[in-house]
Amino acid sequence: MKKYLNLLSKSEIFRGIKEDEILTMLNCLSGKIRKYKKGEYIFTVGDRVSSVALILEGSVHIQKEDYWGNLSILNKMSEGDTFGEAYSVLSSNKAENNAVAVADSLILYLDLKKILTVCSSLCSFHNQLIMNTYTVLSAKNVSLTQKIGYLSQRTTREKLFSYLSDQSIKAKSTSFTIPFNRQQLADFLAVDRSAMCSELSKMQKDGIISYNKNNFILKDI
Amino acid sequence: MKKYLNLLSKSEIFRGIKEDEILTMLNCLSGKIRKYKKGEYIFTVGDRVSSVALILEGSVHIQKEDYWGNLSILNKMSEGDTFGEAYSVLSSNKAENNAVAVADSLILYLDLKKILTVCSSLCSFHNQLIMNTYTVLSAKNVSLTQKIGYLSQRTTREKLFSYLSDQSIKAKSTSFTIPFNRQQLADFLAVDRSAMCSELSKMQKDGIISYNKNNFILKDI
DNA sequence: TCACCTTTGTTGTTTTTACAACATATTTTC
DNA sequence: GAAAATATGTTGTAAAAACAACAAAGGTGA
Repeated sequence: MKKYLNLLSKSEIFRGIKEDEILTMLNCLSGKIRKYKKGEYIFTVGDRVSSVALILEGSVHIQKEDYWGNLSILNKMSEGDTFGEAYSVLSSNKAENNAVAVADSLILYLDLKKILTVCSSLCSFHNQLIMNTYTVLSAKNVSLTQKIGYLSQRTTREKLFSYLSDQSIKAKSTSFTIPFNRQQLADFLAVDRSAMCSELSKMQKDGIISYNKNNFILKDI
Repeated sequence: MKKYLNLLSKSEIFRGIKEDEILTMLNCLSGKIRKYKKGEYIFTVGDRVSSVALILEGSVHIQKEDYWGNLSILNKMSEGDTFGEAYSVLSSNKAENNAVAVADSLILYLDLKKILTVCSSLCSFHNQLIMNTYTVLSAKNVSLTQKIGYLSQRTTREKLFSYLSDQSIKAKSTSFTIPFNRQQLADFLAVDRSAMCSELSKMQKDGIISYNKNNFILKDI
């Protein structure tokens, strides 16, 4: 476990808490670890989820597969990120989508109710932990809302442009790298990959953007 | 304030907390009240938001207006609901969308940091309040994710069908009432109103659904 | 390096949507 | 209860997307 203390101390959920404090807390929060192979499902729709999952190694996609097999990636998580926090406090704590390991992964499970309930021993950093946990969920909320912003655009070009604009703002530069390949980006924006590719070409021809692999540059208009 | 105690005790955020306890807490949480006229903006993009807003009277839409004037309704809130919780703990606590009163409204503001930080006097119900606040945000998270599910559908028919299916499941009946008029539903699903109307007609002709005003019935297929 | 596999890009066809313009209801207000 | 305002439904047309099928580029491993 000590191997991951550095990672944990850099994670959002343990931000501002010292490594030795984290170690104490882990017992208190009944932390358990499990391994997953690449491609393995961590939970699927309908599973009961009662803890927060924190990624120690690997990476995970939260995704939904519909009736007709269309896949949409709802979120892409990597080391230090948490997922599943939303379900564990709701009365019906059933997962509404799938979490799948996209690389061999190691997951730390923490009991969310214990996080949110101040313990009798009142660890000095418990307030910080509560605040952090809430902040993580808030940030997720904001990013879901952002995604809704992209999906609410009517045309593929508008979807692409609103997404790329945001990435550019995030990177504080007109030049930036996106964390998706073409198929993943198409799934994220809920459009057809080939149509998206050809739209990207057109946007480049029109001088709005230029790109090479996952590197994009927004042009002045 | 006492006038609203009944409403507050029924709200998600004060669930399980007795009316006299709530009254004590309100002082502790520095609750402030403000009135808004129908159509008035409660906050707009970029505004600094540092408290949770709870609707005592009226109703509020969280919405985004894009560059070209397209409106998308992100959420529709009514009495007892809260909004703005996500921004207030984030380091850049700037609103990323607009909150507008769609009826004359009365809003109670609560200091979120005070909610999440256990006070020195340690009110007995503070743990419950923390849990509730987290639950509210979680529920919002789940519903944003659901909306992403609808928006990720490719055709208007699929969007409508996935939304109506969920409403039906929620109502535990094939017959149910939706909380949107046509324009609002179109904005919510990010499609053109008239195109949506005609798609609804087609779906009715095809015997998939039937409807009258905001009442819908899903047909067996 | 060569065969194989994965990713990305291109093109044409069919389906669906946005948009506009208008008709018909329904609700509100005076 | 009539007029005005708002909401809903309909239709045709132009634009855009999905889909399919394939070409080209890039990576990977034997």
